[in-house]
Amino acid sequence: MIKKKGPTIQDVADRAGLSKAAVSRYLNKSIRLPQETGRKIDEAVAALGYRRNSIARRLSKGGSETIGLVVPEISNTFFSEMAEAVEQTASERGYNLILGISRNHPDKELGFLRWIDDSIVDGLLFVTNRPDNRRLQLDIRRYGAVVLLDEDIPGTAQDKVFCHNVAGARDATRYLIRTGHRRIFHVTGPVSLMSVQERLEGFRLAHEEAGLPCPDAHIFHHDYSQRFGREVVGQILSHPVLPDAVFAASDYIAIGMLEELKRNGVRVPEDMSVVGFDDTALACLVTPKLTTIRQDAAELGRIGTERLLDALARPETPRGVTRIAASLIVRDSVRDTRT
Amino acid sequence: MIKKKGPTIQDVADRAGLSKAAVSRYLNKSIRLPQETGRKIDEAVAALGYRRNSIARRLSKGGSETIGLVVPEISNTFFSEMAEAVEQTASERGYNLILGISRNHPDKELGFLRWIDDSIVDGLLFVTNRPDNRRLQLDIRRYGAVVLLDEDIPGTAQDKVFCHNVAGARDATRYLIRTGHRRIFHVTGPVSLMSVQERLEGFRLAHEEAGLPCPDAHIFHHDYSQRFGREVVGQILSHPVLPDAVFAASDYIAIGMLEELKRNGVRVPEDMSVVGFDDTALACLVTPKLTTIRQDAAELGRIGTERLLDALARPETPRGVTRIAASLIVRDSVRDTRT
DNA sequence: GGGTGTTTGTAAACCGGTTTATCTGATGAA
DNA sequence: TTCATCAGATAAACCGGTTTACAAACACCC
Repeated sequence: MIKKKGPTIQDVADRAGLSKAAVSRYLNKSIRLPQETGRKIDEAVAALGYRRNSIARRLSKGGSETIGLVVPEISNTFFSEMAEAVEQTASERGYNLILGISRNHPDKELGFLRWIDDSIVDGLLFVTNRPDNRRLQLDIRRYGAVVLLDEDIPGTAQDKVFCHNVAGARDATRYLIRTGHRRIFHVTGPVSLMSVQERLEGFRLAHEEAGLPCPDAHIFHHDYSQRFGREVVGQILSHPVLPDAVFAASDYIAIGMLEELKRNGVRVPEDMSVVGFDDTALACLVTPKLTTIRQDAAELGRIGTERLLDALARPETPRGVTRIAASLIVRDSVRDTRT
Repeated sequence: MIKKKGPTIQDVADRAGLSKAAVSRYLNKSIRLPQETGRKIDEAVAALGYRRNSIARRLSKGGSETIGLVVPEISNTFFSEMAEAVEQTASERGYNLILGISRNHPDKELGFLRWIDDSIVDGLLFVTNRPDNRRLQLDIRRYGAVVLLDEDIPGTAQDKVFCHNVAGARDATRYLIRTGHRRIFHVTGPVSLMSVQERLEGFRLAHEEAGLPCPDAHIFHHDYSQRFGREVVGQILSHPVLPDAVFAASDYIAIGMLEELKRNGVRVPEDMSVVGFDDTALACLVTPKLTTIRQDAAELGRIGTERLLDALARPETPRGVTRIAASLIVRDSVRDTRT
């Protein structure tokens, strides 16, 4: 509990009989000193237990060797898997990770952006799944060191990493069609999100290919939540004709639906097939195990971190969009009606 | 992408026709200035868009207004629920949260502890579920501002927040006995962990009360993982006499067991009852829904954060252990054999 | 011996705030 | 008038590093 006042670089310099500058430059390897001198410094550092003060270092160097990850929530396994990968990648490259949880509050999001001005972080990995009212868009454009993950903010020119939403959704829908389903509903998030639009596009594409109709009445928009999954079941069950399959645009929606369908005596997949999206750890925990589109949150995090770190190292290089795979994982929630 | 060089306090002072000192003290409310002077400063701040540099501030004040949370992993929902609560509580009290993921590596843990020396954080919330080889113990004692959550590090005198492990485990076991089970196995983590010992104690206590034997052969130690839950099923099924119930010391273990039991054609709860511990969000996702002991990760995080912030504000006050409730949540994984 | 590098090392400025000790001028009391 | 007091404001030290510009010492070559 004693107020610690660690030794400063001056103490090391004194003990080694050198100047601050020599010690600093030696420690940062920005100078090559003769063996003997280096040894004296090493000895002094060890004897005093010197560790440089990173705040002072940041102040004079202007960097923090820290990046931030901003997510709407962390208890969502999709985001926590992403966070784990980001931490791993960042720490391998000598960076710390600071975590920001925005709860989708615009003010919090803006506050996190300020971390960059504050030298709290050098750059930010940013995930938002809230429709933007342009405030975020205007603000975020000022920052070079922001990488957008998973969801776009229209009108920005940052580095971005998304998955192949269209292809993933198309494959999911094709698979349902191929296994004999003809009346497929789509349950998804708010229209304004890029991922929602793209998955919907994939869903439509697969229908067109197969020459199947795809009426708007079969599409349910709200948000990517378990709760919505539960609520939508009531709406679906009150339809005059029941679907034989549902493509949910997120595992959380799918899981909520699974729960509620079970409560209503609708068997999955016997009475209704369900496909999710994301393949979080939850997907194979539920019964039946969820057939879903795998979007590797860890890879999203890993690639995003690399992009960000590269952008920090070479701010000149142009920004771009990277897409990662979205591939079908077949489990037990779809019935093959051909057999 | 332009190198930002925000206005400094000197710029504000110049514009307001005052000195740095006046501006700094006014902005920190450590002085009361006449209306007119204050207005001039406010005006200058607004006109220049001045925002103070938090790094410079940390260097001279010695504090960071940031706390850290160190967890073994974040994709474990127990820890992510905790993190969410910590972030919430900290941000309500004006603190930032930095997240450290230790992967149970001693070196990483030690590194995070150093964040305190580095002024990266003012204090740390620390969770480790790795048996300590005394290195951590020796190191952690030097820090006043470290609060231990969920799991103890023996030999330390920090503030600590745990749940009532003994009572929780005792209640779980009592419940199994009350519902007619007589041959109960206990699957748990490494013996060296406090939570393991305490839960085991509760397990034994309930047996003694009921006059039931509790042989060591019924207790399986390894770690708190889903994988171990899967693996232990093989060992259990090869026992000459099968248990009628298993008390798993973590939901992850229980969930792993549920999976593997199902694969082996053992029905839960008809053939075997299972009780978990923690009540993470996963518990009601699996089938059957898991009967478990609720240990509120969010409350753990909340209380821990408050303790830490209090300790930072008043380092003099004595440290202590706080216990939170551990209460039985009845769901579907236990069969009432009396009915 | 003198010119030219090359090592080896240093003094001092700087990063952008906070804080302490001090100064100035006005007001009031004696 | 003179001294004490006090509000209002400031200069300068400080936090602990990094970096620039330069000096001293030594080596090498002709």
